[in-house]
Amino acid sequence: MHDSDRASESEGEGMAQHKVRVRFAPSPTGELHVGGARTALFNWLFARKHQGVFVLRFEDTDVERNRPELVEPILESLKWLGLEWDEGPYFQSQRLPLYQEHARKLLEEGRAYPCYCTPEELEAKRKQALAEKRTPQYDGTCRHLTPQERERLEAEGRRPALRFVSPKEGTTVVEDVIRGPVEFRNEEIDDFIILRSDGRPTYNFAVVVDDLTMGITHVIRADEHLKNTPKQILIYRALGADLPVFAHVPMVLAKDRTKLSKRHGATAVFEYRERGILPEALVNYLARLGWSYGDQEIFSREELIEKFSLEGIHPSPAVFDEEKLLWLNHHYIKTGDPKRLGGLVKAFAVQRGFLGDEEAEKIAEARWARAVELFRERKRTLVELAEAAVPLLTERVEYDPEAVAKFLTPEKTALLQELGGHLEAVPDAEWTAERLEREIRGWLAQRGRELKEIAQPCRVALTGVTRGPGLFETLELVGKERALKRLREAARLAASPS
RNA sequence: GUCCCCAUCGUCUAGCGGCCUAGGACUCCGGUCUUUCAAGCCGGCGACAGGGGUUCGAAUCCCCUUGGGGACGCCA
Repeated sequence: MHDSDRASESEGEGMAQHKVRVRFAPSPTGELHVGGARTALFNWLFARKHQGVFVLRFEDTDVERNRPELVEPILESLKWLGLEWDEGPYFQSQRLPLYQEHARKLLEEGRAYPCYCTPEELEAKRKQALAEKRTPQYDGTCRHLTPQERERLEAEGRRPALRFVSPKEGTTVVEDVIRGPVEFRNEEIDDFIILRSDGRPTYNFAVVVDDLTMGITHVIRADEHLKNTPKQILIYRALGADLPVFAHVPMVLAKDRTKLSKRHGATAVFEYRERGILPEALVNYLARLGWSYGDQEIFSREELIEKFSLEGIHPSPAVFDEEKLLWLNHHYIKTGDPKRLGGLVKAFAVQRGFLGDEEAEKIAEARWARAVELFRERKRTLVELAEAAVPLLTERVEYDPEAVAKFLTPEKTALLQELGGHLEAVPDAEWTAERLEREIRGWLAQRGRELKEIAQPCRVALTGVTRGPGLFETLELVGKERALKRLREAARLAASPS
């Protein structure tokens, strides 16, 4: 009598079975957070791997909590991550007749019945049960009403909700690809509501009707739905339908090992975008969170598609680690195309107010790209990159007082002055790191001095700080005119401590 | 309270009975390189939750305990 239907046949590869169809079904009640993004990613990867279809569906039957204005941001988050959907987005709110039709069928077949209990009555019973440390379950008050009793209740003006008739004996087994068989006793499943009194479906019912009518073959979703699955299986059976394959992916937890929420700081995909995280880094990180392929850490999108499998997903929950995300982000910053990154850095510089829009546009694309090349090994986010690049690309330098005090001594600034005078002779066109290195090393040799004597003073004069890229590269990027000016003015800077 | 899931370094993980005195990655700490800071390279610290079985042999299989998480709505 148990369920072994066909769920365990799972991912039969090679077999010319039905085309894989998966879905991501967020509810527009908040921004797309990293946990949801990972679920979407797994679905997307699975679809791409099997040349299947990735469906997007919004579960928006909860009119009170729904925020239609959040739909667009969720779509944008998915696009930013590169998770393009093939079908949809569908909206449950626009499919009400479909659910009602299926509900009517269940009602006619005696698999569902009207319930006249009010939400208030039910809430009171639930509270009482909890207070008495009993399991809150529907007590079946309306299960066996006579037609006369129903009439009387209708006459009172009560609008019934529809409850599913769930079996009181036996068990229902969820064959989960990630966890294996999970058994539930049917007595733990009460007669749950499938249609609210206003005709809107509840989650468990809408999901089944949708997954069924949309031809979903693999339900890949968050772990928190595992407990709902037996209910859904009962509905599938009542509707005479085959089961999809179920895969419940473990949750993403915060550092304190509880469910990720706003109080844990950044959780939304957008927040990471704003911090200067690259989408490929977040995708790589999320994929590797709870999924693995041997010892490999770095995956291109193509590799992920090639190597992804549901069997590779770990059953245990995983803690989101920002440090590792940053490490991956750094990796992609170090290896990405400087031109593309330069464009992004420019956008961040403007967005964060490091410089004005027009000012940013005046700076050549090649210089933004060059700035990326100089700083990419020392900055982990695009925002940090933008912040660091500005002093070399614009007039905006902030001098660190400590650095000035330490390195711009009268003796050093005199040297810098002299050096500036010497570099005057270098033609604009030859103002390159290579030429400058030759020039400066030669100049130092003549004076019997070493590079380390002027490197830091020079760096501080040029950029305001003690840390940064190589001196010659820095000089080059700052440009002749601006560099000489800063060398000249170093003395004055030191004199006026402000 | 009931039910469900989970359990290898701080974190992500490899491991699917012998290859394990447990491997990799992030973090941290040394060293190296060096014009600074990084990056790179080299090295180090660091785990099979506990107890019973099964087996010639258990991180791997079973049971119990403990711990953690989640779910118990006319929310999704």
